[in-house]
Amino acid sequence: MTPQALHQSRLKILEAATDVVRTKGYAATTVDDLCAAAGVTKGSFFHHFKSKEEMVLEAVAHWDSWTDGIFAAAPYAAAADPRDRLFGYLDFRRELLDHTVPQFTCLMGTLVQETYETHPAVRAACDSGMSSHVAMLTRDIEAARLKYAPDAAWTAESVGYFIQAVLQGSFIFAKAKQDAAVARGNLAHLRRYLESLLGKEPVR
Amino acid sequence: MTPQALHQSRLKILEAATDVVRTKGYAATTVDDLCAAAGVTKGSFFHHFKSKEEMVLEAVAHWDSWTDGIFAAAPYAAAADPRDRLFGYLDFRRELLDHTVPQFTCLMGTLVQETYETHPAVRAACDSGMSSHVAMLTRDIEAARLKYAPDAAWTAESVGYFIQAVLQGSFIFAKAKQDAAVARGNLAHLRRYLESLLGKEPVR
DNA sequence: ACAAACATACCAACTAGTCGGTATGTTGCG
DNA sequence: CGCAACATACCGACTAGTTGGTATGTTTGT
Repeated sequence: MTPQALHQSRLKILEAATDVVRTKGYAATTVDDLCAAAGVTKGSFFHHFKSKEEMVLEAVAHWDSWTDGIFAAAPYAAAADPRDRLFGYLDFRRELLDHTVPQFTCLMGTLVQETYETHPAVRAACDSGMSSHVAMLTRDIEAARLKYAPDAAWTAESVGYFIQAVLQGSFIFAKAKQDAAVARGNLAHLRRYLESLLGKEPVR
Repeated sequence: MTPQALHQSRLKILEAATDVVRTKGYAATTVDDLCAAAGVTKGSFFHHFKSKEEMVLEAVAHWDSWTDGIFAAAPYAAAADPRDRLFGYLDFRRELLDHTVPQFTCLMGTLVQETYETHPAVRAACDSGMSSHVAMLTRDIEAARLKYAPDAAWTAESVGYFIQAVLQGSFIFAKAKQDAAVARGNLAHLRRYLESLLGKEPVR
């Protein structure tokens, strides 16, 4: 919250949380787990955060700005054509699948599954984080739609959600199979579909 | 395991588990929660199951055969044409979205997200359950492919996984938004894609 | 000095699993 | 039939360990 950078310990806890929660889930992650992973003591943890839940809310916010930065800084984001940016996004997500499962899966997708009924604030934070990622995608999709398929029957936003659903579902299979092969296949299908929606040549 | 029906208490516990785990997740579900929901005592619980984990493994098996039965008995399954069966499946899944979120979401998708690194046996059970559901779909897709798109570049199995990923991802958004609208939109996109893969007329 | 940051010991609540015991059949046998 | 022997299902108090969170300091930078 302070204008300058986040405090070191605070930051280490938030980063530890993104790792540990993505591997064990929220309920199974103990505060002691987080302290051990972050290399801080429990006193420090509760000095910086009122509770485990408040911490995870901040972890979601931190995750949001972290991933925003990653996608904004990725090479594809500089492409001039919105359709190129969209397919560049898919390629970029495919490359991410070369990392380990806990590294490429989504903190919010994991969190919301087990908290949506029991932790309303966490659910809301995940909803808004995922929706704003979709909104970022939607801007490119809408620009591409106007350029390549202006008469399309679908909305850009619904395509943005579809893309994210394919990714989230792919993460579930990657976890179940401990392997990203299915996810890669899903991205190939998704690309083929988006190519069918946004014809190769601009409409004039 | 006995040839005759499962014991009453046993069955009530397994059914309670599918409800409670889909609502709260595995780690946050206590044995006492399950006993209360099933209307049995803790003594009875541990009489029938060695541990919470062994119980959830049986709950997954029970879920598998229960859902198998639902899809096998659904009207669409009787259609003569495999492509009709496939699209009937999508319609059927869309209808399921009229129920509440905990009712239409998938036990295995929920479970595997939080147990894939910590409970290998649960992960394996979810993998095999989800894969066998995909295999069921794959049979119809392959038959439809041979009939309507014999020269297709894609495999039936990869399409089966794609369908399931869209569904699983849609469940995540339904949880995040407490609303199935996004899931419906995703099913519409999925249908459009499958229609593009399996042209309307048989190839001869 | 003073406050923020950190450390340690601790606690009350909770959790999975245990254990001694009861109730209700079921089976075998004279 | 009558009765013992055994099996299954069930009960709920109890335990050993864990959990989120607190209380009470100590260190560190300014």
